[in-house]
Amino acid sequence: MARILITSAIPYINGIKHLGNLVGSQLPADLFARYHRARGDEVMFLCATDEHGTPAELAATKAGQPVAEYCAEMWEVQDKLGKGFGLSFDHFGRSSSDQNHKLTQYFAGKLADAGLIREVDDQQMYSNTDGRFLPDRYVEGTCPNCGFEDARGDQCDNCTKQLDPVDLINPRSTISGSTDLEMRPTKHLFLGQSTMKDQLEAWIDSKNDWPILTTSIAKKWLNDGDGLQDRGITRDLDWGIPVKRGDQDWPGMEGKVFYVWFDAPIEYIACAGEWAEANGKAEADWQRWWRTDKGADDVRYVQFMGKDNVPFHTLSFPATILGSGEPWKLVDYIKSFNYLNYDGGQFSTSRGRGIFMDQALEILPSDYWRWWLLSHAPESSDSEFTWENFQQSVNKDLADVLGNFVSRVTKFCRSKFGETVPTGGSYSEQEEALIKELQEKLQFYQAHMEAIEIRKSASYLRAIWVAGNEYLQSAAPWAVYKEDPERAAAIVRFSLNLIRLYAVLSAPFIPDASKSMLTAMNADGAEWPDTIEEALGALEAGQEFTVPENLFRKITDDEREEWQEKFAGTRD
RNA sequence: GGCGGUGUAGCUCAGUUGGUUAGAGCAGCGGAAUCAUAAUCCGCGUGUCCGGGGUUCAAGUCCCUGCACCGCCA
Repeated sequence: MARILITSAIPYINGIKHLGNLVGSQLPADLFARYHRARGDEVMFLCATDEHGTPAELAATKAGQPVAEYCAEMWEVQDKLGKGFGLSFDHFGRSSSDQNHKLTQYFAGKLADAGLIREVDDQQMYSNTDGRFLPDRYVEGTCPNCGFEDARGDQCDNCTKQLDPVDLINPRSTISGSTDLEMRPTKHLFLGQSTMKDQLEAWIDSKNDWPILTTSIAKKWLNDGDGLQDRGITRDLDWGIPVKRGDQDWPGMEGKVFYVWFDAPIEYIACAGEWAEANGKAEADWQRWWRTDKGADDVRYVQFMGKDNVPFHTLSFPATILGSGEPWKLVDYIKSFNYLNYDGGQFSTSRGRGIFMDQALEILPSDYWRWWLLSHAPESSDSEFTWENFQQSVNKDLADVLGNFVSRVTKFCRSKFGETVPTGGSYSEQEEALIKELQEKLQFYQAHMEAIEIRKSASYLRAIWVAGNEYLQSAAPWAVYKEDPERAAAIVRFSLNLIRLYAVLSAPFIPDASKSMLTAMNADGAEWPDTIEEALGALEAGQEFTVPENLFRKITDDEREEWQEKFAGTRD
């Protein structure tokens, strides 16, 4: 029995995520977690909300709430939506947790002890009206080069010249519009990633089984331009984890917090601490997942994320771990995803373009989305959501191929033999052939699941469903019944067992439908098969079952058109 | 402007270290069957593998170049 630690990139707190976000990390991570649990492995699956930083503060202000209150509410919303999609986290934590505060400060202390943190003096725009320092992108003004009036502090969108906020003519705060700004001296901590470049590169080089997308992004950051740069890990904000060196104050850093990208990955670890606390576990219970000196040496750690998160997970976070000089668990495999586009363009939060998690669940159950998203996961390149494709895939794969199989078998049985697994008759070479075929397909399905080849896994699962229809069509119990009811009984008994098998094998993709199938077959708790032959003998003659409601309904053309229009968003 | 990605059948996509007549699912066309959510099953694919050069006995697969789309960065 293997031990597998799984983390999904943690979604930012300000608002509801769209389906592109979902398929880029949480959903495939859930698939992997469910699969390994089903295989009997010990799994720890963690995710959390990423709560710090300026966007959270601004969103809270806009909502007219204190930021802590806003985050708490949004956490509830995201937690509920995650459950709605069947995301089976062992714990859904918060980067603002007490555990993360302590652990982030602890890591900073260790990094400082190791000489990897230096203090840098800087000047930054301060808004007297807002009572805060303004990050570059929150200052706007007139471009000194081209006269464009809405140039940002970091760059002029009109002439593309790189700017410094101090260069702007008539600078103003984008938060309040105030022009009462001044440059103030400030001081920040930088993490000495550059001195760890060789160590990080050697580590990346040792990972020759990682997706090309993952390693190529890491290599680019390691070697592009002047190579890996030191990174500021503090900010002049109120909302965040106060800068401390372990549990000691950090002279000169009063009133500052750690940069969100420093504390967010540490939350992966802290989240396990939250899990322990929430479940009445001891410290050792979570440390055996994260400390190689305390039992985590046999853990395989797999991370899931969108490609925009790769640099932080291949370089910054490992720099934190390695730099600490302590035996924390490093990631073993990083599964990264490209982007899912929406109907010829990007999903856009600001323009309301595309489908968001709450809206998706309002119009269809989660299994429909899970199936489409996972079977079209953007693994090798950006992929595309279109309503036509969604409608066709759901109707064909779920309703026609799987759903109708369950329907035709159970209803035929009910009409000829009643709601009991029929007795009598014997199996023939037809059943033997199918067993052999399914055994083969199962091997491929499992191999792809283990390799986290999601689309390929989905296509093998689908092929397993199709094989059932092929069998039924050629065995034709409705025709056989007229001459040889005993033989028809055997075919139906075998087919009912196929339903049970499909439920088990499909559970990682479509857990709710899987549960309905198992309940209908009176087989709750059925386990992953050792062999197909054995699994197809699990339901015995005489056992009762029920004919379930149709597992999946079809999406009509009218609905498709309605939704297409509804989610098109407002273009500018 | 720099860097990276993508460009394969109507659609969504596979194509391992270059090697026989380029594949899958869907859609489409024809047929079988009638248990079932008009569902299922069988059969049918010559598509300048974006264009142009080049390397090679051999390139969708490597190199150069042009074009298009996308993303990141400055």
